[in-house]
Amino acid sequence: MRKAIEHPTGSRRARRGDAKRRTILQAAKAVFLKSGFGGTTMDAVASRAGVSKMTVYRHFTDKEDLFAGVITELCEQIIDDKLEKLFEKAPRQALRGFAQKMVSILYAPETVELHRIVVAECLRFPKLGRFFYDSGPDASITALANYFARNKTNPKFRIVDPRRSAEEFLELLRGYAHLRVLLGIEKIPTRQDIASRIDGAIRHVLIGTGK
Amino acid sequence: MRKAIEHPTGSRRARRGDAKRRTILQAAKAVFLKSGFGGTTMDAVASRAGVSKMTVYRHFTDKEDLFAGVITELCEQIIDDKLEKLFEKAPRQALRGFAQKMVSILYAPETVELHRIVVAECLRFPKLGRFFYDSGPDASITALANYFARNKTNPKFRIVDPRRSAEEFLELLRGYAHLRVLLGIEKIPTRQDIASRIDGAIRHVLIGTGK
DNA sequence: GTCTATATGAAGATAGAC
DNA sequence: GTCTATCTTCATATAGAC
Repeated sequence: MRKAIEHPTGSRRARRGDAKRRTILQAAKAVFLKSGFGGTTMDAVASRAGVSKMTVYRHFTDKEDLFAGVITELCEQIIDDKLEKLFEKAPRQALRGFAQKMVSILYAPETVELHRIVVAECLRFPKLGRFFYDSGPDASITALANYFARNKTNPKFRIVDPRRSAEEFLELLRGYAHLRVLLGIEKIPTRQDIASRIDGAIRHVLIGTGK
Repeated sequence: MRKAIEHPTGSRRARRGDAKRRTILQAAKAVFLKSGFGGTTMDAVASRAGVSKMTVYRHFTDKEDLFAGVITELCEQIIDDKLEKLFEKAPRQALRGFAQKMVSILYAPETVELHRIVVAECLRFPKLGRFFYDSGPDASITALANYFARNKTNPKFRIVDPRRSAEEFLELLRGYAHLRVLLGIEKIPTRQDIASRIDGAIRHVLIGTGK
Protein backbone atom coordinates (compact mmCIF):
# COMPACT_ATOMS: atom_id res chain seq x y z
CA MET A 1 0.00 0.00 0.00
CA ARG A 2 1.16 3.49 -0.62
CA LYS A 3 0.62 4.58 2.95
CA ALA A 4 2.02 2.42 5.69
CA ILE A 5 -0.36 -0.44 6.09
CA GLU A 6 0.53 -0.59 9.73
CA HIS A 7 -0.52 2.97 10.47
CA PRO A 8 -3.82 4.16 9.06
CA THR A 9 -4.99 7.60 10.03
CA GLY A 10 -4.91 8.39 13.70
CA SER A 11 -3.04 7.09 16.69
CA ARG A 12 -3.56 3.65 18.15
CA ARG A 13 -5.53 5.09 21.02
CA ALA A 14 -7.80 7.04 18.73
CA ARG A 15 -8.39 3.86 16.74
CA ARG A 16 -9.67 2.01 19.74
CA GLY A 17 -11.55 4.83 21.39
CA ASP A 18 -13.73 6.09 18.61
CA ALA A 19 -16.90 4.06 18.29
CA LYS A 20 -17.99 5.67 15.04
CA ARG A 21 -14.67 4.90 13.52
CA ARG A 22 -15.23 1.27 14.33
CA THR A 23 -18.69 1.38 12.79
CA ILE A 24 -17.25 2.74 9.57
CA LEU A 25 -14.50 0.17 9.60
CA GLN A 26 -16.98 -2.66 10.00
CA ALA A 27 -19.10 -1.37 7.15
CA ALA A 28 -16.06 -0.86 4.96
CA LYS A 29 -14.88 -4.38 5.70
CA ALA A 30 -18.14 -5.86 4.48
CA VAL A 31 -18.21 -3.78 1.31
CA PHE A 32 -14.56 -4.23 0.39
CA LEU A 33 -14.69 -7.99 0.91
CA LYS A 34 -17.80 -8.29 -1.20
CA SER A 35 -16.96 -5.88 -4.01
CA GLY A 36 -13.19 -5.49 -4.05
CA PHE A 37 -11.28 -2.23 -4.03
CA GLY A 38 -12.42 -0.93 -7.40
CA GLY A 39 -16.00 -2.06 -6.91
CA THR A 40 -16.33 -0.30 -3.59
CA THR A 41 -17.62 3.27 -3.51
CA MET A 42 -17.31 5.62 -0.61
CA ASP A 43 -21.05 6.19 -0.94
CA ALA A 44 -21.71 2.51 -0.37
CA VAL A 45 -19.52 2.45 2.73
CA ALA A 46 -21.14 5.56 4.14
CA SER A 47 -24.61 4.25 3.42
CA ARG A 48 -23.92 0.90 5.05
CA ALA A 49 -22.35 2.55 8.07
CA GLY A 50 -25.36 4.84 8.38
CA VAL A 51 -23.31 8.00 8.23
CA SER A 52 -22.68 10.60 5.58
CA LYS A 53 -19.78 10.36 3.22
CA MET A 54 -18.19 13.38 4.82
CA THR A 55 -17.98 11.55 8.10
CA VAL A 56 -16.07 8.76 6.44
CA TYR A 57 -13.60 11.31 5.12
CA ARG A 58 -13.27 12.82 8.57
CA HIS A 59 -11.96 9.51 9.91
CA PHE A 60 -9.97 8.34 6.89
CA THR A 61 -8.04 10.61 4.60
CA ASP A 62 -9.06 8.77 1.45
CA LYS A 63 -10.22 5.47 0.03
CA GLU A 64 -6.77 3.90 0.20
CA ASP A 65 -6.41 4.80 3.84
CA LEU A 66 -9.76 3.21 4.59
CA PHE A 67 -8.72 0.10 2.68
CA ALA A 68 -5.47 -0.08 4.62
CA GLY A 69 -7.40 0.08 7.88
CA VAL A 70 -9.68 -2.76 6.86
CA ILE A 71 -6.91 -5.02 5.61
CA THR A 72 -4.72 -4.37 8.62
CA GLU A 73 -7.46 -5.39 10.98
CA LEU A 74 -8.29 -8.50 8.98
CA CYS A 75 -4.70 -9.65 8.77
CA GLU A 76 -4.14 -9.14 12.46
CA GLN A 77 -7.10 -11.40 13.18
CA ILE A 78 -6.18 -14.33 10.92
CA ILE A 79 -4.13 -16.19 13.49
CA ASP A 80 -5.72 -15.36 16.78
CA ASP A 81 -4.65 -18.15 19.11
CA LYS A 82 -1.28 -19.38 20.15
CA LEU A 83 -0.61 -22.29 17.84
CA GLU A 84 2.13 -23.78 20.00
CA LYS A 85 -0.34 -25.26 22.46
CA LEU A 86 -1.67 -27.60 19.77
CA PHE A 87 1.65 -29.40 19.57
CA GLU A 88 1.73 -30.68 23.11
CA LYS A 89 0.03 -34.01 22.33
CA ALA A 90 1.44 -37.12 20.68
CA PRO A 91 2.56 -36.62 17.05
CA ARG A 92 -0.47 -37.98 15.26
CA GLN A 93 -2.96 -36.20 17.49
CA ALA A 94 -0.91 -33.02 17.49
CA LEU A 95 -0.79 -32.91 13.70
CA ARG A 96 -4.47 -33.73 13.43
CA GLY A 97 -5.41 -30.96 15.82
CA PHE A 98 -3.17 -28.47 14.09
CA ALA A 99 -4.55 -29.51 10.69
CA GLN A 100 -8.14 -29.08 11.80
CA LYS A 101 -7.38 -25.65 13.18
CA MET A 102 -5.67 -24.67 9.93
CA VAL A 103 -8.50 -25.94 7.75
CA SER A 104 -11.05 -24.05 9.79
CA ILE A 105 -9.08 -20.84 9.25
CA LEU A 106 -8.24 -21.47 5.59
CA TYR A 107 -11.81 -22.07 4.54
CA ALA A 108 -13.52 -19.49 6.70
CA PRO A 109 -15.48 -17.24 4.31
CA GLU A 110 -13.78 -14.12 5.60
CA THR A 111 -10.33 -15.63 5.05
CA VAL A 112 -11.21 -16.68 1.53
CA GLU A 113 -12.51 -13.23 0.70
CA LEU A 114 -9.44 -11.61 2.19
CA HIS A 115 -7.22 -13.94 0.22
CA ARG A 116 -9.04 -13.05 -2.98
CA ILE A 117 -8.85 -9.31 -2.50
CA VAL A 118 -5.18 -9.46 -1.52
CA VAL A 119 -4.29 -11.37 -4.68
CA ALA A 120 -6.37 -8.91 -6.66
CA GLU A 121 -4.79 -5.77 -5.24
CA CYS A 122 -1.24 -6.79 -4.41
CA LEU A 123 0.12 -5.08 -7.52
CA ARG A 124 -1.58 -1.79 -6.76
CA PHE A 125 -0.39 -1.92 -3.15
CA PRO A 126 3.11 -3.34 -3.11
CA LYS A 127 3.32 -3.90 0.65
CA LEU A 128 0.02 -5.74 0.77
CA GLY A 129 1.22 -9.14 -0.43
CA ARG A 130 3.96 -9.49 2.13
CA PHE A 131 1.84 -8.15 4.96
CA PHE A 132 -0.82 -10.75 4.27
CA TYR A 133 1.66 -13.54 3.72
CA ASP A 134 3.50 -12.84 6.97
CA SER A 135 0.27 -12.56 8.94
CA GLY A 136 -1.29 -15.82 7.74
CA PRO A 137 0.60 -18.38 5.69
CA ASP A 138 4.05 -17.63 7.03
CA ALA A 139 2.93 -17.64 10.64
CA SER A 140 1.42 -21.09 10.15
CA ILE A 141 4.43 -22.44 8.28
CA THR A 142 6.83 -21.16 10.90
CA ALA A 143 4.89 -22.63 13.80
CA LEU A 144 4.81 -26.05 12.15
CA ALA A 145 8.43 -25.84 11.02
CA ASN A 146 9.51 -25.20 14.60
CA TYR A 147 7.61 -28.28 15.70
CA PHE A 148 9.25 -30.37 12.98
CA ALA A 149 12.67 -29.03 13.89
CA ARG A 150 12.16 -30.10 17.49
CA ASN A 151 11.21 -33.60 16.28
CA LYS A 152 13.67 -33.99 13.47
CA THR A 153 15.36 -36.98 15.07
CA ASN A 154 12.10 -38.66 16.05
CA PRO A 155 11.88 -41.85 13.95
CA LYS A 156 8.15 -41.43 13.53
CA PHE A 157 8.71 -38.42 11.31
CA ARG A 158 9.82 -38.26 7.70
CA ILE A 159 11.39 -34.81 7.70
CA VAL A 160 13.99 -33.72 5.17
CA ASP A 161 14.02 -30.02 5.90
CA PRO A 162 11.67 -28.74 8.62
CA ARG A 163 10.52 -25.69 6.74
CA ARG A 164 9.98 -27.55 3.48
CA SER A 165 8.07 -30.31 5.24
CA ALA A 166 5.95 -27.70 6.95
CA GLU A 167 5.12 -26.09 3.62
CA GLU A 168 4.31 -29.45 2.08
CA PHE A 169 2.04 -30.39 4.95
CA LEU A 170 0.11 -27.15 4.63
CA GLU A 171 0.06 -27.30 0.83
CA LEU A 172 -1.69 -30.64 1.04
CA LEU A 173 -4.24 -29.16 3.41
CA ARG A 174 -4.91 -26.17 1.22
CA GLY A 175 -4.77 -27.84 -2.13
CA TYR A 176 -6.96 -27.40 -5.16
CA ALA A 177 -10.11 -27.39 -3.09
CA HIS A 178 -8.98 -24.02 -1.82
CA LEU A 179 -8.41 -22.78 -5.36
CA ARG A 180 -11.88 -23.94 -6.33
CA VAL A 181 -13.39 -22.07 -3.41
CA LEU A 182 -11.33 -19.01 -4.30
CA LEU A 183 -12.61 -19.14 -7.87
CA GLY A 184 -16.19 -19.46 -6.71
CA ILE A 185 -16.58 -22.97 -8.12
CA GLU A 186 -17.17 -24.74 -4.82
CA LYS A 187 -18.74 -23.36 -1.69
CA ILE A 188 -17.00 -25.34 1.01
CA PRO A 189 -15.28 -28.71 0.77
CA THR A 190 -17.18 -31.63 2.25
CA ARG A 191 -16.28 -33.20 5.58
CA GLN A 192 -15.07 -36.31 3.77
CA ASP A 193 -12.89 -34.25 1.48
CA ILE A 194 -11.34 -32.45 4.41
CA ALA A 195 -10.81 -35.64 6.39
CA SER A 196 -9.11 -37.30 3.45
CA ARG A 197 -7.02 -34.19 2.89
CA ILE A 198 -5.83 -34.24 6.49
CA ASP A 199 -4.99 -37.94 6.22
CA GLY A 200 -2.93 -37.30 3.12
CA ALA A 201 -0.98 -34.53 4.79
CA ILE A 202 -0.21 -36.62 7.86
CA ARG A 203 0.77 -39.59 5.73
CA HIS A 204 3.24 -37.36 3.94
CA VAL A 205 5.22 -36.46 7.07
CA LEU A 206 4.77 -39.51 9.33
CA ILE A 207 6.10 -42.94 8.49
CA GLY A 208 4.45 -46.31 8.85
CA THR A 209 0.96 -44.94 8.62
CA GLY A 210 -0.21 -47.72 6.35
CA LYS A 211 -1.11 -47.30 2.75
CA MET B 1 -18.66 -13.40 -17.60
CA ARG B 2 -21.92 -11.83 -18.50
CA LYS B 3 -21.53 -12.55 -22.20
CA ALA B 4 -20.53 -16.05 -23.17
CA ILE B 5 -16.82 -16.27 -22.62
CA GLU B 6 -16.63 -18.77 -25.44
CA HIS B 7 -18.03 -16.43 -28.05
CA PRO B 8 -16.76 -12.89 -28.14
CA THR B 9 -17.99 -10.64 -30.90
CA GLY B 10 -17.81 -12.05 -34.38
CA SER B 11 -17.67 -15.48 -35.91
CA ARG B 12 -14.72 -17.79 -35.55
CA ARG B 13 -13.65 -17.08 -39.12
CA ALA B 14 -13.79 -13.35 -38.61
CA ARG B 15 -11.67 -13.77 -35.49
CA ARG B 16 -8.90 -15.46 -37.39
CA GLY B 17 -9.09 -13.40 -40.53
CA ASP B 18 -8.94 -9.88 -39.22
CA ALA B 19 -5.37 -8.77 -38.61
CA LYS B 20 -6.34 -5.54 -36.87
CA ARG B 21 -8.54 -7.45 -34.50
CA ARG B 22 -5.55 -9.53 -33.52
CA THR B 23 -3.45 -6.40 -33.02
CA ILE B 24 -6.06 -5.01 -30.66
CA LEU B 25 -6.31 -8.32 -28.83
CA GLN B 26 -2.56 -8.45 -28.31
CA ALA B 27 -2.49 -4.90 -26.98
CA ALA B 28 -5.46 -5.57 -24.73
CA LYS B 29 -3.83 -8.70 -23.37
CA ALA B 30 -0.75 -6.76 -22.32
CA VAL B 31 -2.73 -3.98 -20.69
CA PHE B 32 -5.24 -6.20 -18.89
CA LEU B 33 -2.54 -8.50 -17.50
CA LYS B 34 -0.55 -5.56 -16.25
CA SER B 35 -3.33 -3.38 -14.87
CA GLY B 36 -6.29 -5.63 -14.21
CA PHE B 37 -9.83 -5.08 -15.43
CA GLY B 38 -10.58 -1.92 -13.49
CA GLY B 39 -7.16 -0.42 -14.10
CA THR B 40 -7.40 -0.86 -17.83
CA THR B 41 -8.81 1.97 -19.91
CA MET B 42 -10.00 1.66 -23.46
CA ASP B 43 -7.75 4.62 -24.24
CA ALA B 44 -4.72 2.69 -23.09
CA VAL B 45 -5.65 -0.31 -25.21
CA ALA B 46 -6.27 1.84 -28.27
CA SER B 47 -3.05 3.76 -27.77
CA ARG B 48 -0.98 0.61 -27.36
CA ALA B 49 -2.59 -0.99 -30.40
CA GLY B 50 -1.91 2.16 -32.42
CA VAL B 51 -5.54 2.66 -33.38
CA SER B 52 -8.24 5.00 -32.26
CA LYS B 53 -10.63 4.10 -29.52
CA MET B 54 -13.46 3.96 -32.02
CA THR B 55 -11.72 1.16 -33.87
CA VAL B 56 -11.57 -0.87 -30.70
CA TYR B 57 -15.30 -0.44 -30.27
CA ARG B 58 -15.84 -1.50 -33.88
CA HIS B 59 -14.29 -4.89 -33.14
CA PHE B 60 -15.56 -5.41 -29.59
CA THR B 61 -18.93 -4.28 -28.36
CA ASP B 62 -17.62 -3.08 -25.00
CA LYS B 63 -14.87 -3.49 -22.42
CA GLU B 64 -16.28 -6.74 -21.07
CA ASP B 65 -16.38 -8.25 -24.51
CA LEU B 66 -12.77 -7.29 -25.07
CA PHE B 67 -11.85 -8.78 -21.71
CA ALA B 68 -13.66 -11.99 -22.60
CA GLY B 69 -11.71 -12.22 -25.83
CA VAL B 70 -8.40 -11.80 -24.07
CA ILE B 71 -9.15 -14.30 -21.31
CA THR B 72 -10.54 -16.86 -23.73
CA GLU B 73 -7.40 -16.79 -25.79
CA LEU B 74 -5.15 -16.99 -22.75
CA CYS B 75 -7.03 -19.92 -21.25
CA GLU B 76 -7.01 -21.82 -24.52
CA GLN B 77 -3.24 -21.49 -24.65
CA ILE B 78 -2.43 -22.66 -21.11
CA ILE B 79 -2.17 -26.34 -21.97
CA ASP B 80 -0.93 -26.39 -25.51
CA ASP B 81 0.63 -29.81 -25.93
CA LYS B 82 -0.77 -33.25 -25.53
CA LEU B 83 0.19 -34.25 -22.02
CA GLU B 84 -0.35 -37.95 -22.60
CA LYS B 85 2.90 -38.33 -24.48
CA LEU B 86 4.86 -37.49 -21.33
CA PHE B 87 3.62 -40.65 -19.61
CA GLU B 88 5.14 -43.15 -22.00
CA LYS B 89 8.40 -43.53 -20.08
CA ALA B 90 9.11 -45.45 -16.88
CA PRO B 91 7.23 -44.15 -13.81
CA ARG B 92 9.95 -42.07 -12.24
CA GLN B 93 11.04 -40.48 -15.50
CA ALA B 94 7.44 -40.02 -16.62
CA LEU B 95 6.51 -38.21 -13.43
CA ARG B 96 9.65 -36.10 -13.56
CA GLY B 97 8.99 -35.04 -17.13
CA PHE B 98 5.38 -34.26 -16.38
CA ALA B 99 6.37 -32.31 -13.27
CA GLN B 100 8.89 -30.22 -15.15
CA LYS B 101 6.35 -29.42 -17.82
CA MET B 102 3.81 -28.42 -15.18
CA VAL B 103 6.25 -26.23 -13.29
CA SER B 104 7.26 -24.43 -16.45
CA ILE B 105 3.61 -23.65 -17.14
CA LEU B 106 2.69 -22.81 -13.55
CA TYR B 107 5.44 -20.26 -13.10
CA ALA B 108 5.40 -18.70 -16.55
CA PRO B 109 4.83 -14.96 -16.00
CA GLU B 110 1.80 -14.93 -18.28
CA THR B 111 0.21 -17.81 -16.37
CA VAL B 112 0.81 -16.09 -13.05
CA GLU B 113 -0.69 -12.85 -14.29
CA LEU B 114 -3.67 -14.69 -15.72
CA HIS B 115 -4.14 -16.52 -12.44
CA ARG B 116 -4.07 -13.25 -10.55
CA ILE B 117 -6.58 -11.49 -12.74
CA VAL B 118 -8.93 -14.47 -12.74
CA VAL B 119 -8.96 -14.58 -8.95
CA ALA B 120 -9.50 -10.85 -8.90
CA GLU B 121 -12.42 -10.82 -11.32
CA CYS B 122 -14.13 -14.15 -10.77
CA LEU B 123 -16.87 -12.57 -8.67
CA ARG B 124 -17.66 -9.95 -11.28
CA PHE B 125 -17.70 -12.58 -14.03
CA PRO B 126 -19.28 -15.73 -12.64
CA LYS B 127 -18.29 -18.01 -15.52
CA LEU B 128 -14.67 -16.93 -15.41
CA GLY B 129 -13.54 -19.06 -12.50
CA ARG B 130 -14.75 -22.32 -13.93
CA PHE B 131 -13.54 -21.55 -17.42
CA PHE B 132 -10.04 -20.93 -16.12
CA TYR B 133 -10.10 -23.90 -13.78
CA ASP B 134 -11.22 -26.27 -16.52
CA SER B 135 -8.67 -24.93 -18.99
CA GLY B 136 -5.64 -25.19 -16.73
CA PRO B 137 -5.73 -26.90 -13.33
CA ASP B 138 -8.45 -29.42 -14.14
CA ALA B 139 -6.89 -30.41 -17.45
CA SER B 140 -3.62 -31.15 -15.66
CA ILE B 141 -5.26 -33.02 -12.80
CA THR B 142 -7.33 -35.14 -15.16
CA ALA B 143 -4.36 -36.11 -17.32
CA LEU B 144 -2.38 -37.21 -14.27
CA ALA B 145 -5.38 -38.93 -12.68
CA ASN B 146 -5.85 -41.01 -15.82
CA TYR B 147 -2.23 -42.05 -15.65
CA PHE B 148 -2.57 -43.02 -12.00
CA ALA B 149 -5.75 -44.95 -12.72
CA ARG B 150 -3.95 -46.99 -15.39
CA ASN B 151 -1.20 -47.77 -12.87
CA LYS B 152 -3.27 -48.26 -9.78
CA THR B 153 -2.20 -51.87 -9.37
CA ASN B 154 1.47 -51.15 -10.05
CA PRO B 155 3.32 -51.83 -6.76
CA LYS B 156 5.66 -48.91 -7.36
CA PHE B 157 2.80 -46.47 -6.82
CA ARG B 158 1.16 -45.38 -3.59
CA ILE B 159 -2.26 -44.45 -4.92
CA VAL B 160 -5.35 -44.29 -2.77
CA ASP B 161 -7.68 -42.54 -5.17
CA PRO B 162 -6.27 -41.59 -8.58
CA ARG B 163 -7.83 -38.15 -8.67
CA ARG B 164 -6.89 -37.30 -5.11
CA SER B 165 -3.34 -38.46 -5.66
CA ALA B 166 -3.16 -36.39 -8.82
CA GLU B 167 -4.32 -33.32 -6.93
CA GLU B 168 -1.82 -33.96 -4.15
CA PHE B 169 1.02 -34.39 -6.61
CA LEU B 170 0.21 -31.09 -8.29
CA GLU B 171 -0.43 -29.32 -5.00
CA LEU B 172 3.08 -30.18 -3.90
CA LEU B 173 4.43 -28.78 -7.16
CA ARG B 174 2.49 -25.56 -6.88
CA GLY B 175 2.80 -24.98 -3.19
CA TYR B 176 3.47 -21.81 -1.27
CA ALA B 177 6.17 -20.73 -3.69
CA HIS B 178 3.38 -20.17 -6.17
CA LEU B 179 1.44 -18.12 -3.65
CA ARG B 180 4.50 -16.01 -2.95
CA VAL B 181 4.95 -15.36 -6.66
CA LEU B 182 1.26 -14.55 -6.97
CA LEU B 183 1.54 -12.05 -4.13
CA GLY B 184 4.58 -10.41 -5.69
CA ILE B 185 6.90 -11.48 -2.87
CA GLU B 186 9.16 -13.71 -4.95
CA LYS B 187 10.00 -13.39 -8.60
CA ILE B 188 10.61 -16.99 -9.59
CA PRO B 189 11.57 -19.95 -7.40
CA THR B 190 15.16 -21.08 -7.62
CA ARG B 191 16.23 -24.19 -9.54
CA GLN B 192 17.04 -25.89 -6.23
CA ASP B 193 13.65 -25.05 -4.83
CA ILE B 194 11.93 -26.46 -7.89
CA ALA B 195 14.06 -29.60 -7.92
CA SER B 196 13.34 -30.25 -4.28
CA ARG B 197 9.67 -29.58 -4.86
CA ILE B 198 9.56 -32.13 -7.66
CA ASP B 199 11.35 -34.68 -5.48
CA GLY B 200 8.81 -34.17 -2.73
CA ALA B 201 5.91 -34.67 -5.09
CA ILE B 202 7.35 -37.88 -6.54
CA ARG B 203 8.18 -39.19 -3.08
CA HIS B 204 4.56 -38.69 -2.15
CA VAL B 205 3.17 -41.00 -4.85
CA LEU B 206 5.97 -43.54 -5.40
CA ILE B 207 7.12 -45.99 -2.75
CA GLY B 208 10.62 -46.99 -1.78
CA THR B 209 12.18 -43.80 -2.99
CA GLY B 210 14.52 -43.46 -0.08
CA LYS B 211 13.96 -41.24 2.92
C1' DG C 1 -13.57 1.48 -41.60
C1' DT C 2 -11.20 4.80 -39.34
C1' DC C 3 -10.68 9.11 -37.30
C1' DT C 4 -11.60 13.62 -34.05
C1' DA C 5 -14.57 15.48 -30.95
C1' DT C 6 -18.12 15.11 -27.64
C1' DA C 7 -21.91 13.42 -24.52
C1' DT C 8 -22.93 10.93 -20.35
C1' DG C 9 -22.49 9.23 -16.02
C1' DA C 10 -20.25 7.61 -11.99
C1' DA C 11 -17.38 8.25 -8.10
C1' DG C 12 -13.66 10.50 -5.30
C1' DA C 13 -13.17 14.46 -2.81
C1' DT C 14 -14.60 19.23 -0.87
C1' DA C 15 -17.25 23.67 0.68
C1' DG C 16 -19.96 25.60 3.83
C1' DA C 17 -24.23 25.42 6.95
C1' DC C 18 -25.68 23.77 11.55
C1' DG D 1 -18.53 16.51 14.15
C1' DT D 2 -21.93 15.73 11.06
C1' DC D 3 -24.79 16.80 7.28
C1' DT D 4 -26.49 18.33 2.26
C1' DA D 5 -25.13 19.85 -1.90
C1' DT D 6 -21.58 20.51 -5.20
C1' DC D 7 -17.21 20.28 -7.83
C1' DT D 8 -14.05 17.87 -10.63
C1' DT D 9 -12.12 14.28 -12.89
C1' DC D 10 -12.02 10.70 -15.93
C1' DA D 11 -13.46 6.66 -18.50
C1' DT D 12 -17.07 4.45 -21.19
C1' DA D 13 -19.46 4.95 -25.08
C1' DT D 14 -21.33 7.53 -29.22
C1' DA D 15 -22.04 11.08 -33.18
C1' DG D 16 -20.75 12.56 -37.30
C1' DA D 17 -16.96 13.82 -40.84
C1' DC D 18 -13.71 11.73 -44.25
